Amino acid sequence: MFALVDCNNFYASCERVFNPTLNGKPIVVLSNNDGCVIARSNEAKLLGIPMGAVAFQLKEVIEKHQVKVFSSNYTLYGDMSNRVMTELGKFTPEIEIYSIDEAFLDMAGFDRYHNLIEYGQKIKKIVTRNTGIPISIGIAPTKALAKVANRTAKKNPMFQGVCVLDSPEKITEILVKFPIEDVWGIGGRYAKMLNQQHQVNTAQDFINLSDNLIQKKMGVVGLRLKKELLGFSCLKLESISPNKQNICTSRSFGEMLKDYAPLSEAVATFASRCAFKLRKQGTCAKTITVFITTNRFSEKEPQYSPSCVVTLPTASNSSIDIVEYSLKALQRIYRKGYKFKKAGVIVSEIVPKDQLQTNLFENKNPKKHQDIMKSLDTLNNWYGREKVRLAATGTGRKWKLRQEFKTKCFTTNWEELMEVR
DNA sequence: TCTGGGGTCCTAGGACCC
DNA sequence: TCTGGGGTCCTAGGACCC
Repeated sequence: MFALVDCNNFYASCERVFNPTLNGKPIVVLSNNDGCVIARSNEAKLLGIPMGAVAFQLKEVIEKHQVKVFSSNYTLYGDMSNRVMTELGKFTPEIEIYSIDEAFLDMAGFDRYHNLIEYGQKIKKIVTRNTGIPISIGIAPTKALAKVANRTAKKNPMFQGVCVLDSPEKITEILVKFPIEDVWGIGGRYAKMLNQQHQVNTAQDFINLSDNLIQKKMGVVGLRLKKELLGFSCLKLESISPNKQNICTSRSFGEMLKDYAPLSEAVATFASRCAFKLRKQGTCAKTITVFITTNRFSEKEPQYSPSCVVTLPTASNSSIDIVEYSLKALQRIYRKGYKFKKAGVIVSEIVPKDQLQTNLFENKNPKKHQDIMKSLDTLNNWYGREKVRLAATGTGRKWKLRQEFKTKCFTTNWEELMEVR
């Protein structure tokens, strides 16, 4: 058995923990740069504010219904996520942290010693008590069914936040009413194809299709999903998260950038963040892609969205190397006369740092910057993120995000602790 | 004025090898 | 009537997730 635990309206709930007067009120959390709505409280959902709605187009609804608006505060959400995951870890021998607000729990054999509904209720009560974050739980024999159970628990108040699917009868009862587009692994394209070409409207309709047809239209992924929905577990719990194969750091800018200097500072900053992420997972990268793009929404402005791939002589995770090569790439693609809205750096061809292939034609020691990077990370760990950084990343931060409605980092910064008077 | 930022896996087809 | 048969690697594109 697997449990899927999902935090309800996670970012919105995080904001509420530190401001309980928001309970019962509609609130939304915006994406970086305050662009789109990426989280909504139930009250905001009821007002018809869709996921991904563009913030500035919602002005009327927000004013009319006194919707509270927040900028994203990932430092806060990340820390709250850690707290929730730590609590969940106490209820299972193995946990897979699936996303910032979701985790799979290994519940194998639990039904022999526990009533699963009661056990779920217990998890729910204790996590919410200890973190302030409300959660929903779905328990079932496969991951895909646990997802189904979780959604059922969340949508239907009758379940009080915990849904257990532990018999074929219960599973069928739910699947015949479960919309196909809500199934994990069925996105917009597949839902449309299944609806229109095969009259599939529910999860049950889907598992009634032949293996052959599913394999032909959706490959082995689709076939695996069918087995999972039938109760045959194909997806294991993955408690150890593998290293990333690609790492990307990109942002939209608070204001458009025309000149090379601020753009290069942004790219250098993103490059050093990629290098930091590489060091954190103990890997090096051999390839760097730099991209810049104009605002694709402003039709009157000239558009230009180039990218450039560079290969390092030897894979590296040194900020000095990654920044140097990223800036070389930027020089190749930068053109005067455009207003750039966004830039990003992607590092790929990632290898473990102790398995470096050295370069026959380069005399450089690949471990040259190892000590200085270690010192850099130690200092920043102690004094705060990016307190010590490369000069190329600049001091102006002309490109910084728009974050008009950001709350404080209540749980991670001594300077920003909550004041109680 | 204003439109997010990350990731993964699978498949088909082309080029090449012996 | 009757095409050889077995591989690998790489890339682009398409689907999906949160």
